Amino acid sequence: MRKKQSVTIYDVAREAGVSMATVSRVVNHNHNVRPDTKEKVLAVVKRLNYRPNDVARGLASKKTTTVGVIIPNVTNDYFAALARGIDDIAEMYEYNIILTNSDGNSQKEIQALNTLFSKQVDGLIFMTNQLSEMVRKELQTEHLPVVLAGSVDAEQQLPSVNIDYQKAVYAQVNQLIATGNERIAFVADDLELAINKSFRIQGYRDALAHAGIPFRKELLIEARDGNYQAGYRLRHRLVQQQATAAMVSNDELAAGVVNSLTDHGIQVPDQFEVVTSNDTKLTEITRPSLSSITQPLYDIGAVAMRMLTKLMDNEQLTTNNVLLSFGLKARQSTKSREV
Amino acid sequence: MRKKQSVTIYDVAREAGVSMATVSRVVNHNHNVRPDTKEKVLAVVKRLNYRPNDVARGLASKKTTTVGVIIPNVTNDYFAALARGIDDIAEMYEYNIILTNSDGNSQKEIQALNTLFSKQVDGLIFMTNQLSEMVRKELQTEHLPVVLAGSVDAEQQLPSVNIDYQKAVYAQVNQLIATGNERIAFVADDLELAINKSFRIQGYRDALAHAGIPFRKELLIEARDGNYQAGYRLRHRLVQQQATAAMVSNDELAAGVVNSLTDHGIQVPDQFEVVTSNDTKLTEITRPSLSSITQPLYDIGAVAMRMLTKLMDNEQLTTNNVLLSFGLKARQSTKSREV
DNA sequence: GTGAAAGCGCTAACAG
DNA sequence: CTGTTAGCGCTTTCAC
Repeated sequence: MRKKQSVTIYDVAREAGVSMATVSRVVNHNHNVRPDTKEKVLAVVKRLNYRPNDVARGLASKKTTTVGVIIPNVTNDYFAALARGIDDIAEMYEYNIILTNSDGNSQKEIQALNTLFSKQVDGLIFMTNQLSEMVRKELQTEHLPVVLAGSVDAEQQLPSVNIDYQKAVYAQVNQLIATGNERIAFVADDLELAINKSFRIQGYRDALAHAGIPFRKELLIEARDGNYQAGYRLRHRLVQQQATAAMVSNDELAAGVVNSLTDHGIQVPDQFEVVTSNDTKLTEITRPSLSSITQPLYDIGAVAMRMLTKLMDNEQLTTNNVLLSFGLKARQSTKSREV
Repeated sequence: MRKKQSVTIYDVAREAGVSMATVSRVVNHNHNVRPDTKEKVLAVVKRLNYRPNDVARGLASKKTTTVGVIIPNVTNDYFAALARGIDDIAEMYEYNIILTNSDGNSQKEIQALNTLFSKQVDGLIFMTNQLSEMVRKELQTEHLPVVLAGSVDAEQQLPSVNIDYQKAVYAQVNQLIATGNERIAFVADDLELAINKSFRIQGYRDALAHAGIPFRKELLIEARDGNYQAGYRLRHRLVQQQATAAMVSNDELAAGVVNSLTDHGIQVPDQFEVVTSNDTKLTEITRPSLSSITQPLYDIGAVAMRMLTKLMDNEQLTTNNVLLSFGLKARQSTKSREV
């Protein structure tokens, strides 16, 4: 066993001629220490290059100052943007983040939760496409602060930060209707996900209903996967359904749709309009660029983490389910450039 | 202080009628336990829903089974891809990852290192654009296993996983020369970074020299920043230098260059060829898509993590500085579609 | 304002 | 194969 820790609080105490308790106090910025004692200790701390051992601290205090972050995939721009917000705020409050990729697979999520519990994290930020019952149960039995970021909880039980997906899609689809589209496809990787089924599709239907356009099930298109390639493969089905526009639930998918259409001679937006949902950097990069619902990605993560710090301090949350505001940004993939 | 841990190893021992040591043994899969004793303990573990406290374990064993990962920015597709490889292998070896964003800022890197040291991580994966002397010193004084991923150490002292950037650029620039380009710009966010200065630019110069094309300093173009917008702003300088092609050191930058050129009527690749370096998903998404050096991003992270597990187990590394193989992928941003 | 002492929950010799 | 016994390095009452 390699000896990692050379200088301990005990060494500092001895060298400074005080007790461990006193060293602990100055290291923890406790007020009840006489200024000169404090300086004396600090001098020794510096001379010995003492660095407190957080593991021992954690065991004694039952706080690890680390929070678990479960993310479907860091490689996904949407979630990565949230993760950045989370980490920045965590750092601000002196927490560290243990990041775990789950692929949105509830088995892996549960697995991750358990190791995180073992690690005694002080709290949890949970990102997922779908909160499974098993996960919810796991979360409830362990009495640990949790907040969902960019992830809906149909039951609204857990604290969360999102935008109003239903209203956002409603507004966006309205735009599509305004430019004359009647056969508007709704495209998602998985239609059964709560965020789609209970929110986005509702918004989509609301917009159609509002315009008196009949809802057609055939226009709900499922890609099975959320990446660029999956989107690229959707052209046939879109054409087959004679859709003239698509509301896509994720940017990579939308990029695939646009490129596939364009590559095969279908002009976007003239012959086909497409709008997307996540406002990641991809939206600016594609050509035509993607008109999109805009959402404060970084802030969703940041606010979630801020809420978590409050929960960890046993403070009361003013709002349990925060909805940050969204917008609509018209880019080149739609006809109506003005919003 | 909320009491987090209800059932401890002591409770299990008492209930099972054995000693703590025995419980510890079965929980740690130690062989020296009689099968029936083991089952008896396991039954109690299950009944009481006992879960070992990793913090206590860490204090007693001096191993936390967590490694620190320093990343410039999770939001960067290149590093995010490595991070995914790192996390997967870490999970495979039962380690967790503490992820910290540094923005490639050495102040933040040092800050991060210190908190990671305090947390008693068992090892470190370091990703950075430039290994500063301060950081190197910090890394050396703390005698902790470290491996660099997708990050060069000019001194070749620290274990690392990369591709041969110099050869890759050499090969890629050769392609550009083969299609008749003589004024080839080299574009990077920061020309002084070791990876650019000591490797990529060398490869660039090698290729020029090999073809008897004089090197011109004016064709070394610095974007100051590595994002899409920065790339977009480069068009003027490229045109001003009468460049007919550009070897770009990062994909977002390259996407910006291509879009800016295209948006302003300069045809890519007919009037201007561009190649990029990182092989992120962006390369397929832009139109024209980006010809690029290909590199096994996920594997760079995965191999780095695998090396780290060996170091943490005090095993010897067969190679200290691993170079994974690269390739060249011709897409739409270059004339020569075949390689 | 400071010290003494008792753990936090677990691992790791060392016996037996 | 199993139990005993020290700690690991720090925080936290509780006295003084």
